[in-house]
Amino acid sequence: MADVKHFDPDATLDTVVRLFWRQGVATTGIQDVVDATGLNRSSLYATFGGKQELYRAALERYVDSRSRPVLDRLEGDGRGLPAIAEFFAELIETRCTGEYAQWGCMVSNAHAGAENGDPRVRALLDRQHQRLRDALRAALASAQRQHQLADGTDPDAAAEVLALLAHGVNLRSRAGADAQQLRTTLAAALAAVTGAPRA
Amino acid sequence: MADVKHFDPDATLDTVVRLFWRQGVATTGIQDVVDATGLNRSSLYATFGGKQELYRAALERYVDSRSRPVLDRLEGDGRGLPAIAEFFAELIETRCTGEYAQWGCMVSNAHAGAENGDPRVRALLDRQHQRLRDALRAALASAQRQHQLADGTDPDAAAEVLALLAHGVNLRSRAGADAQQLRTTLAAALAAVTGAPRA
DNA sequence: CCTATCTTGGAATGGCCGTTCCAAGTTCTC
DNA sequence: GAGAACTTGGAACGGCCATTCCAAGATAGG
Repeated sequence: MADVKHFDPDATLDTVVRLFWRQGVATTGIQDVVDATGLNRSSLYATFGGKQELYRAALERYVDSRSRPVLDRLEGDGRGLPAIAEFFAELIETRCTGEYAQWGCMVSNAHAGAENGDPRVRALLDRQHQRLRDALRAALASAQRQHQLADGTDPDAAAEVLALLAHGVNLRSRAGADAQQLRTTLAAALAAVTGAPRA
Repeated sequence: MADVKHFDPDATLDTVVRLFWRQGVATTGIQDVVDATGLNRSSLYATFGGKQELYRAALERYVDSRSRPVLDRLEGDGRGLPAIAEFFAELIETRCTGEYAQWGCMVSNAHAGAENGDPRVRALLDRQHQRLRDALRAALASAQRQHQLADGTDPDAAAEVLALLAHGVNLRSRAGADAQQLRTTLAAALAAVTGAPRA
């Protein structure tokens, strides 16, 4: 019939992502969403449901468009250490520029905040958490198969360490190291846990 | 005169700490504080000021009573690696039990959340962030002075890696590793970055 | 063109927010 | 024990919260 919206839901969701990303769910009002998107309350509720559902949709979109692709690429890359190095390089690059530098990672923020209360949100966060570990495990298994790890290095243990480090990079902290220091720091860490030859 | 309160402000603040710790500042109402402490609004406002000041006082108390002592001990411990190992052991022990296991670290939560908006809160967080790095740097410098580091290991770089790892441990994440796995993970990481002999 | 169906604008809803105010109660000084 | 200084209880405040409702507008089928 006449189910033609006067706006693009996808573009709107992108705007909403940025809003929740920056401010979290608790400190963002529907009025903020209305102002940012230029939409009417009715259209918002008719299209997305309530505030919590809107947040969930935004978080899902963030993950699908920004977090998961990087992990999928890591997991599918069979080169071993070069893949891991590239992953961390890209991680640092993105995390130190643009919105990430100011707002941190939306997933990490959500994990630390109250958005956590919603079980469906928590499930989404846990899933993403697990994806990171799986991708690193797979990459380190590849590395071992290609004899890139020092003898006696446990790839799974190394993956856990790297997962912890990746989470550290995701943290929003103004006093944090700049990109260059982060690069050398992580390069050192990567070399250490994989058993690269020492100077 | 007659400035005798009918309650213990310190005990009250402890209750408030737990409240803000668990829920963050945005999702905690003054009514929640009233209910949890049993106090009246008037007494709260007369004693602590508004909500934001109450949160700041609670965060400060959390840092002073829970975070800083551990770091001070690390910084003052001249033993080098044993001090660092003990620090991480204690970190894991506390982070995997009690309120920490469910609520994460209040400082990390604050860093990720909107409490961040208040410049005075952010200053407090940054100070604590810096304390961790300083303490680790001092401990690793001690380690190097006592020739506990492998040749070619840069103590400052190692400190940065360990700081990143410590932050990772602080994260609140249900899907995270259990205490035992965290212990072996961090033991491996510590050995790797300090250059312990390999298996 | 008429009508059924959906979207849109914008006001209205009840409830909770942080904060304030004031009368009543309590404690100390003189 | 009179009175000043302060705390306490509890109601009251305006404002913003998420959500709902309904009339007006737009779009399609027949």
